[in-house]
Amino acid sequence: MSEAALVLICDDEPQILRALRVILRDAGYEAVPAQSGEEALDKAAVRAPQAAIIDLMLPDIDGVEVTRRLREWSEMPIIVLSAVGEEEAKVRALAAGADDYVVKPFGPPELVARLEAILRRAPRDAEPIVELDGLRVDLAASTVSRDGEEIHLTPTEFRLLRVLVRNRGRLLTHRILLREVWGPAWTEDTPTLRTHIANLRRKIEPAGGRRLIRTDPGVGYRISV
Amino acid sequence: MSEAALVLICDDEPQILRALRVILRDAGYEAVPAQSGEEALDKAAVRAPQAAIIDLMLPDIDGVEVTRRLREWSEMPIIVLSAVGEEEAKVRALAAGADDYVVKPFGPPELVARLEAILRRAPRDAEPIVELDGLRVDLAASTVSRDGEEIHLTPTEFRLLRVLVRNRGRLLTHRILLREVWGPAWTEDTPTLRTHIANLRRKIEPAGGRRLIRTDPGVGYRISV
DNA sequence: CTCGGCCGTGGAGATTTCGTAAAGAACGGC
DNA sequence: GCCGTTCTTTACGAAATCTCCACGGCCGAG
Repeated sequence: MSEAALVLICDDEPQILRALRVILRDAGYEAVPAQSGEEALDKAAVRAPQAAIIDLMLPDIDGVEVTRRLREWSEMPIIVLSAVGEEEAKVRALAAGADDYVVKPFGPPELVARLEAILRRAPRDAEPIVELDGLRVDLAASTVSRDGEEIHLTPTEFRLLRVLVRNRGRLLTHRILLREVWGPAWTEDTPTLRTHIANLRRKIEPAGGRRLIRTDPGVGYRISV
Repeated sequence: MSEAALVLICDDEPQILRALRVILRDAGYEAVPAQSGEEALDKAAVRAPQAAIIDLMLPDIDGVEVTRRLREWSEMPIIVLSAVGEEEAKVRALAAGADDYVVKPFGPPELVARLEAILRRAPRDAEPIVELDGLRVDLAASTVSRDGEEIHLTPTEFRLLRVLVRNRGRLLTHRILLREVWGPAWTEDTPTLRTHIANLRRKIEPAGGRRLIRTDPGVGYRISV
């Protein structure tokens, strides 16, 4: 699962979106495009990109607001795009939690350089490789294996496992898991959570019927230490 | 990973209490209301809020005294509310251990800003692991164990144990236990409380017939220190 | 001594919640 | 435009949990 890093891009002009996509692909990243603020927030929650590039001028909710709402639950690096003359909005975006800004028009090298700068700066705290009952989880590399055999997880399954492993031993409520994996707007949908837990178990639990992920009925789940 | 932080609010005017509640809810906090100093001290003990907002002018014991009594056992951040002209009381409250004060009338943003400032300053008191007569209770992880053996509790049993442990040594009435575990609408059903206390005892008390949870007949229960 | 109140205990029934499978929908790749 | 992967939704049997009830013991009042 060591794929290209995902970068959310958000602009209402399809032309710019396409340009950004090409720039990023050439630099080795995969773009997640969004044409509106709402769409950007949705995709940020669902795809969990490693960074976001957001235009300040958007049709529905502006870039400052998108930044603010992202910061409510995510630490991901954010670059805002501003046109000349949007000085004030730029300042507000930085205050709302943006990490950097780029003034349009910009050259591809400049954008890529700034993106890589903030990705480097992002703590990316050295996350250790965790071993739980024969299961190896490498949070930095996003890989999971048992007995040397790599196990393929879908993006959602991996995000779920990551939250559980980072808090191993601790009981996590349905609400917390839903918020951490699907984003803050999604804290009710327990059936979906149940399904993904079931799929995850089928893939990662040892053969002997032992449970690695334990259920606390009516409350949530936890992973054994 | 953070559920809504609890904030104790204490004022004798229901109107202000309601206003505070709305302000806090909009800012993402859950309010624990109290209309008197005594009630504030009770609820602070039982609910373990992360911060407190206390009016200086109260019907029974004044805000300064409430601050002092809270500080006897808790480090929680405290903001006092003072009317203009209560300069002297304000100073005494700060001396008694309050962290900040806000003069009425105040704007919601100001209050929220000060609250978040002191919450940042006092980063989340990690709830300690409590050990009682060989029983380990980890309130943060929601786990209970004895002799290294993990003990499985149902959600209700754990909520009950949590209230007892947070108030260890203190007598808790049936009414208080029912309110804290089952909610404010459920303060009559002592038979159910008895059943759950019995189930809890069976699971957590040591083998030698020693009682960890003590009964005060006609009044309530307490857990031994 | 008897009675009434309160408590501890065990168990039965009902309700809620869970696990799993399978079908339908969204998305991207080719 | 078709296909494979992934995610969501739905349905149903199984399991866990909660509530309620009945019985017996203890203790103090009368």
